[in-house]
Amino acid sequence: MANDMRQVATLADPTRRAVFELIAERPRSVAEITRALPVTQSAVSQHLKVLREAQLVRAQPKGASNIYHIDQAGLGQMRAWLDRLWAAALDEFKREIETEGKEDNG
Amino acid sequence: MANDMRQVATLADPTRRAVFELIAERPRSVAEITRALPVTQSAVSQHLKVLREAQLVRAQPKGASNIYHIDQAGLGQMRAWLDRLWAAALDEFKREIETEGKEDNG
DNA sequence: ACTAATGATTAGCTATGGCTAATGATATGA
DNA sequence: TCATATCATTAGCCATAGCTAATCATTAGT
Repeated sequence: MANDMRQVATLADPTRRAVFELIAERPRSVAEITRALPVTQSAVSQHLKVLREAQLVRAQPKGASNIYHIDQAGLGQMRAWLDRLWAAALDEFKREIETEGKEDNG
Repeated sequence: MANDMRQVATLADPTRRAVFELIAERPRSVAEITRALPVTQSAVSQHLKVLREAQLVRAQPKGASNIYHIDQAGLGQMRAWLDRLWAAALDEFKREIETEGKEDNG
């Protein structure tokens, strides 16, 4: 599993994460996103391309604008991956609690 | 929210993600992790340092070894962050479905 | 047709980050 | 104490990635 998980890598950059979170709040145009961030429109477009390739966002043309939406595909994959790790962590935690009294270290 | 979220950035690198996933499977020593990966022990230790700083793993000394465990703190933070995005995505999806018939585009 | 606005793409710069090799520090065993 | 094993840290190298500036393409409005 998780051979790829490029979604996680994609959301590593703070600016790109900010772009994604803005879109998550509500669908937005490129111009709108650019106005909200301290980088150029070029940078935003480049981030959007990466987010698109990771299936984290989708573009929906609207006149001269491009409205970006969250894409559930990539977000769902990422969530599934994280859930597996989370479950494993819980298991491990349980196991530790259970064997807490039986230790013979020290 | 999500001012920081360095967990996500931390798990961006494939090797580091592999290290983390090995530990998630079960607690392991540095040597064990190194044997499982095509990088040097030095690289592994460096990755572990970053994972520690992001509160994604904890070290538990055991003789000359260091056994690494998952740390729920960072993983939990990351999960909470992702859950918020997920919820937002679901909302958006619902809204799109609801307005599907009422479109006047075209 | 002209102008303005949106957004994608490219070239080029720079900083960052992951890697190896080398070394240091600590614990174990004979 | 000497040799061995585990792990951390540092220096230095190199590839990658994000950024700006510049340009191109498309749409809207007049």
